[in-house]
Amino acid sequence: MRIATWNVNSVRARLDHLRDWLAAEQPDLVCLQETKVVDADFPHEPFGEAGYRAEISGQKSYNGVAVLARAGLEITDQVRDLPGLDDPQRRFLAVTVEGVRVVNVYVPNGSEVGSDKYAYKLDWLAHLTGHLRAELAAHPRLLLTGDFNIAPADLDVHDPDAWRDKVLCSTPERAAFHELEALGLRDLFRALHPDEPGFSWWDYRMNAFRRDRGLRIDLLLVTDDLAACARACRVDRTPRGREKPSDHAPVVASFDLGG
DNA sequence: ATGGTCGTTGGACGA
Repeated sequence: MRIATWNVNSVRARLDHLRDWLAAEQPDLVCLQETKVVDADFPHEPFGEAGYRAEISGQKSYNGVAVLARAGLEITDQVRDLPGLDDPQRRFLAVTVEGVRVVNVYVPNGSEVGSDKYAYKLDWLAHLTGHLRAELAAHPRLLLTGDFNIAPADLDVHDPDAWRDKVLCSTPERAAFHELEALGLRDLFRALHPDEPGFSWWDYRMNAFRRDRGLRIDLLLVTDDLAACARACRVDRTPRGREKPSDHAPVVASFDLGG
């Protein structure tokens, strides 16, 4: 089973990229973030033609998450809001597939350290951690994936000194990430590639992609049970190099789920 | 240099 995460920065603006990438990679499941569309306007038809069905939790203009599942895969137990948090922002979508609980998140960006949005980000992460503590008791195979808007360590940052204590890299954000790891979740790309930066996001400005001035903020965290099934995890930079790309690259993990 | 470039909008705002 191959599962991907991709912040597409508008699912409608990225339809051609998504179609081409699905045809080339044929993943089983794709967790999307920043779909930026209300559910009534989600483009189900092109994904159906591509052989995928979409579970969605969207809103107008901002945020929005979706899970694309290869036709024939049974999806159950959909949850479209982060339980326990009264939040109009669409940032959470959980499904179960092939015995794996998949939790797709678009963690708040946080804007600036010390801002209201930053406080919201830390609060949102605290609620996510609390929810997952209960989920993990019920699901030995759990995958938490999405755009975390946190670069966990300096290796995940092109210029750690320039980013020191800035949003995406600040100590409280990294501490919130370590709280997720403390639940028993492992950062799969980092576990398989201890020395590779693995950037997944590059700012649109200043030719950041061409200069490889990126951050690794799009992550897959897995339980030990699922980590034992993991065979590979890679960042696919191909779509980021195309015309009119998302500012994020997809990250793909392969699992041998066995029985 | 406190900038830049996108997407959604139809002027800013968010990232």
